[in-house]
Amino acid sequence: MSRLDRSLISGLPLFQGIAPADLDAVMQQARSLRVAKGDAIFEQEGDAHSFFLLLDGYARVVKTTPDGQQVIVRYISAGELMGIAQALGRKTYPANAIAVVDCVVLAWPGQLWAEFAARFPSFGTGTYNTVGERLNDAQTRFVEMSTEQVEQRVANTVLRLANQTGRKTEDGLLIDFPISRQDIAEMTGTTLHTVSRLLTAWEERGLVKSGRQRVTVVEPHRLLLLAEGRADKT
Amino acid sequence: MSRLDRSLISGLPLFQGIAPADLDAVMQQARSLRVAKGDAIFEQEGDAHSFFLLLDGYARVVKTTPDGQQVIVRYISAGELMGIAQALGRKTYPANAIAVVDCVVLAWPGQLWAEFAARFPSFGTGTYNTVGERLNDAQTRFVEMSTEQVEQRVANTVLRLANQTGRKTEDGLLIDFPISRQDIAEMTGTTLHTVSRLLTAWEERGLVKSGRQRVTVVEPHRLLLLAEGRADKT
DNA sequence: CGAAATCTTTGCTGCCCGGCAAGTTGGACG
DNA sequence: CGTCCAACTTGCCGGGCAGCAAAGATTTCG
Repeated sequence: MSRLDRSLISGLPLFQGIAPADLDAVMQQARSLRVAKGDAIFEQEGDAHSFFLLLDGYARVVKTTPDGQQVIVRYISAGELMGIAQALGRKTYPANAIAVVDCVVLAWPGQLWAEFAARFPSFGTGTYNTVGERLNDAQTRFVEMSTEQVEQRVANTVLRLANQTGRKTEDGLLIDFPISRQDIAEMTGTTLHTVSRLLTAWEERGLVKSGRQRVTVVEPHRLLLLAEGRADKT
Repeated sequence: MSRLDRSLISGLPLFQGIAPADLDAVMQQARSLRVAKGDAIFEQEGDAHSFFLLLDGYARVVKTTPDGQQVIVRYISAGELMGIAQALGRKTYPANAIAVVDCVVLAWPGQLWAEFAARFPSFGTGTYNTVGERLNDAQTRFVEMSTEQVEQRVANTVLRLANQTGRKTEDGLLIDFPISRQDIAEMTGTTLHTVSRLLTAWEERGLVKSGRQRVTVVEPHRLLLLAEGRADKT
């Protein structure tokens, strides 16, 4: 356990302005977990015993409906908190969290959340800012679902992923983790067939390049025009 | 201003366990507003100078898209906080809030929120529980939009409204404020035409009674079956 | 009390996109 | 290096629901 050094978290905005000694105390109470690609970090309806910080990798937050359909609520990148049910007075996790690649995660017992928030005000406000962004994000996507056609929604989603996690390559912005047509479909409320058709159409027009579990945005600007519904039929 | 008595808020869960003297102090810093039906309480993108408590009436939270389409994010009932941008570190309101009937609202300057939360822990946690519910709600509706057909979504929405604000009448549960077909359409991502067709179909089957800006749920149980997608073609 | 404004109903047309089916490709793994 | 499987592509069909149009019902207001 002594391997958990404060340098793992000292660079994160969430922990800015906290004294090194306090950071050490925080780290001493953390467990570190390796989660293999495809495994769950926490589970929907499960007792919210802990909250988590994703140190490395990417995770996917998924809701499953009673009849077994899956909806991807969001992707989590390294440095973000997840499973913060306690901060919102919840007793259970609202969704599943799945490692998209091999991940490293820190976990703290749930009751520590209130203690951290009280001792380190910036930690509390930082968390709530994150919650605010997620609420905003959820509502934005609800508005999109209500008002936009499938092509615009998929374009918006691909652009968001590329901007959040994109890695510069010679072709353009590559989404940094494996993502299938099915995954994109589950984020946008459509089917993998339709996503596949859209991506090939876009590829023919030079907007993106894509392959097996891989999407690269080549022309963000023109894709954005599409996302905004101003169809240029080039 | 001395008319603002603490009894206006002393019954609310949010203010439980706060000493009467403190409640008086809280009330002294509040402004009370009457808002006429149809008028705005705060506006999307507007500077978030205040946060609000709806004392009486109902309000509708609406997002407007760049091209002018409207989406109803939620309805607020008496006793609920609204416009709590400060609690989430936002500088502007994320949506419009419109009085659905004549309303009475208390307003406090935004910077007081942090002060209240610090002085009255139950106020802080109460707010965040509300935020948690709203986040959960937003995600639930996103999942519904992704996975359900229009009829199920409308059924779910009508049931939610009836359960949250329903008033018992001899016919059944009456939604307590004026709500048009257009409003329901803007909550469910469909058109007023489709909502109208659904309501007439349901009325023929005895599930609801409805009229101009009025909806009564007659048979919640059978409507729930519909909402869950188990079509009984009675 | 009459007329305008708003809300609602209903028919018709058409098309977006989901569902199905079948074939192809690319990686993983022994 | 060959086999297997998951991921992807593509054509076809049809239904759910939006869009348009027009008439009917209810409320409001001069």
